Amino acid sequence: MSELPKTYEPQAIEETWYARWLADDCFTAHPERVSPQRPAYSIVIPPPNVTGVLTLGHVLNNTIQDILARRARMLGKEVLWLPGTDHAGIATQTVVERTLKKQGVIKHRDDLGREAFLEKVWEWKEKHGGIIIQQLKKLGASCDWSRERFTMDPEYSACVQAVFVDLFQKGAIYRGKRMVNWCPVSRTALSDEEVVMKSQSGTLYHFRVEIAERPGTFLTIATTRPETISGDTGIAVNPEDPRYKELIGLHAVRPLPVEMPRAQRLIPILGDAHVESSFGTGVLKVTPAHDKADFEIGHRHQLPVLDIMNPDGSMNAAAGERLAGLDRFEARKVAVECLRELEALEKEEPYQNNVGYSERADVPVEPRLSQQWFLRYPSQEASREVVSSGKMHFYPERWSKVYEHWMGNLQDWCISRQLWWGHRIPVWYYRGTDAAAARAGLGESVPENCVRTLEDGSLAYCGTAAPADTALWQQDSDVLDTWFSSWLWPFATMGWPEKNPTLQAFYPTTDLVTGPDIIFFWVARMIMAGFEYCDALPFKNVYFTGIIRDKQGRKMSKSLGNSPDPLDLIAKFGADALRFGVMRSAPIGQDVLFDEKNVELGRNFCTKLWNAARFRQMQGGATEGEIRSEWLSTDDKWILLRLDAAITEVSAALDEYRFSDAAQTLYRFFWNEYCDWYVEASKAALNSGDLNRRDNTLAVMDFVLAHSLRLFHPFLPFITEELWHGLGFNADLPESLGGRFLMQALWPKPLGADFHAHYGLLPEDEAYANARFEVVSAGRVLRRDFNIASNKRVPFVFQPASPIAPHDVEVIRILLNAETLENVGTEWAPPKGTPTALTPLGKLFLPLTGLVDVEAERERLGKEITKIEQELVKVRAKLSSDTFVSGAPAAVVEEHRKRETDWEAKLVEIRRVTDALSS
RNA sequence: GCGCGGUUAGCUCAGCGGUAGAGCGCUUGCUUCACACGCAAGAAGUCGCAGGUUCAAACCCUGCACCGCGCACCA
Repeated sequence: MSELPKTYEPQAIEETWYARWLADDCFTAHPERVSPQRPAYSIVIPPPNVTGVLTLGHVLNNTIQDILARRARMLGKEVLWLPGTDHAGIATQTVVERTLKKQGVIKHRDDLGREAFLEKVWEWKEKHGGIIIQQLKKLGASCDWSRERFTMDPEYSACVQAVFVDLFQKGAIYRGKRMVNWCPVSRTALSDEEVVMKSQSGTLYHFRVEIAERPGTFLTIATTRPETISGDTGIAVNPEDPRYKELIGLHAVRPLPVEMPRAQRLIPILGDAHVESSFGTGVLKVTPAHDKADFEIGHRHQLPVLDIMNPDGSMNAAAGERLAGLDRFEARKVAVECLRELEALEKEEPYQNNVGYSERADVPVEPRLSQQWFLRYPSQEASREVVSSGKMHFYPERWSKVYEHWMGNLQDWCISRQLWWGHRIPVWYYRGTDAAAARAGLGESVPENCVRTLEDGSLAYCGTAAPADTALWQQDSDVLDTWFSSWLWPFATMGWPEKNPTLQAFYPTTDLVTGPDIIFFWVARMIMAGFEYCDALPFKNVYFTGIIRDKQGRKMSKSLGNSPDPLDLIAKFGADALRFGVMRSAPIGQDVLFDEKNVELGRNFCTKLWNAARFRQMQGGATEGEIRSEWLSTDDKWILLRLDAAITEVSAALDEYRFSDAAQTLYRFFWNEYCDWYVEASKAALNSGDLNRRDNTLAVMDFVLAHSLRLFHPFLPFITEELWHGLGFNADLPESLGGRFLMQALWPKPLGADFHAHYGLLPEDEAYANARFEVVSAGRVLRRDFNIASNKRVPFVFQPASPIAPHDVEVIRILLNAETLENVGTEWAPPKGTPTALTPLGKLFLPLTGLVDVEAERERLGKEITKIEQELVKVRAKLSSDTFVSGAPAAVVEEHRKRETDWEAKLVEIRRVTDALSS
């Protein structure tokens, strides 16, 4: 056992242990070891963006997973924590494209072309892709790195393709021209989930249109988007609206584009129940190409669809010469200008409305009609049932409601993206004209349902490989939504569809840890994929973390610059400190307001742990000697009972995913109970010169420390491993059960009835120890009240109500830092004015020779009397109520009676002391 | 509009039917032979508001207010 250094230096220690764990393959899962005695435990990591960097959100999320994984190992389970990264289509493509533009390599990705651009993305991925994985290692994540996966790995891509083909064959995937959410910046369709509604302060423009059949008569329309007027192909009113219903069937003159002949600008006035008479003017302009609701109205009335925008959100020629080429927001101003010139603009009023934004690019999405691929979600019923029946459990429970609501309102999923980076859609379109020949050319072996005539009449082939005659078939240029690959993550990472040992041993996984913000994007979809392809739920429990916010409660974001770099925090405080600080302040189901002070607390705690171990080491003696029950002091028994309680509480908290409760309990136990009271009290035994007592105390300390290190290990893997070895606790353990690494040691079990019986641990030991600590506290208050500096040794006198063991008196003396603690009989009377404290075990005196201030003491006692009297008033008020005495349970009434007599006795005593002052 | 959280000490949060708790911050004393990233003592709260249930409410119920989030939306 080499001596521990004086200060804890996390950096070197963290690096060393992580390397040793890796060198010994401590994190590798072995499916062949799984058995009824050694059950499997598995988690798949929520794959971070391959080009991302570690955020505090990742720290929270992955620390929780690491705690679960490490504890599961200590519980004797075969653990697989499967790591990996996500290709994150739009995000990654955007980053690479932006960088290439910045470097002046390209102006647009078209300059490179698809193949060359993708090469650049792969280059980028090779260069930056490993960063976040390395950062997770710094955090101490015990992932099985031998099984690390990437969603664009060849095997993974094969899974994605196989699933697409299967769903195509089942008819769950279809292509159609639909209104989708279009991001003009990324120039791709988005799913509904990728659109966030934002409140906007805009303007409601009122403009008038003339009724063609009744010159000089006008209708007033309210709109927020005057730039789309050129795309209007109808005017709708509510068919019940008395103001307008007689106009139905007539025509209005659309004001824009101005240069267009009037005859071409006539659009029909129609009745549609969708129009609310009470809103605006009750007249709605219908723009089928640029509004989802309008598209439906247009569809009902066979209105033409007139697209007036380009994919990048600028106006096209159909918008008219004044608007063509302008960005949509610029065009809005010009359109208003045009209306004003035409004297058609009646008024502009400020207006609050909600606009859908592209979550990624943070610009308003444009509803746009385009050809896209859609998926009707599979296995919906099983997926809903598994959560509502409780077979799969959400923590906190309330998220299951959110899940249920979404599952009950499923809309088909737009899965195609107009990007290059991602899994290319495995569909080929026939270029020729002879459909029969095309079918024949595919060969006999191709299943009938792989070939389909689409809505637009084109012939499509769907398969995991291109048709042989590549000249006649052209692959769809789009890729799949990133989530269409990540929804397969729990099994595609384990080698599915092959039924290999890993998949068999570890699927379904045990726990999933993720943020509630991706409950629809990811969690729900994984559940459906799990049932569809593995016939089983993908995970049994889902733990939803809170969201990390800054001190002001704002979400962490790059643009606000309010997100500290976790690596800086690790460098400054250590990984254990970061883990502990974050865990202690992350209660279940609540968002976390991050404050560096929390990490500081973690660091301080590590230092405390370190020094407690140092203190033990400085005492020398045998490591983990035998505890002999006959030499146990009440303090020893007390700390063993507290340890037992801590084991039980921490285990229960972790079983229920109450991580911050577990951290709190550990903190309280180790700092307040072990260090503040036990270690201090044990100094009496260690310095007593009684070797039996001394050895026994050291044995108890080792017992408590060894158990504590195990309890702390999932939270603080590095420092505990270091101390485990530093204190030599590994020495007499089998190699695989803690002899080599603490991380392989067994999780502590509650001490149990036999242990209690053998060492004579009784509840009254705890009560007695607490009473002695009260004596000490009372003495310290006396010191304080009479301005005795805490380092100044003064004599105290103790007058116990009943005999007390000399050793226990010595403990009190040490804890009081008293010069002497004279133990006197009940006949002893203190000099007049001696400060006195009443304690559960007797009276404690602080004789202040020559310094007695009778008035000061009288005043001090007076305050105490007031306090006791207040308590008595409260308790007597209750007891004097008949309804209380007859209505409350007997035990409660009894407890109140005891409270009353206790206070009364104390009052009598303290009055006697007060009287003695002046006698 | 519907739903879900939250409102407890200056700050961040536990507690969720029977004597209001922690950490930080603050005040005071202490370089006491593990630790000043420490030790000791302390100040500090009509538990958002109003009703109700109960012998008893911070805790259960009902309304309201404010903060946050989600879903759905009327141009």
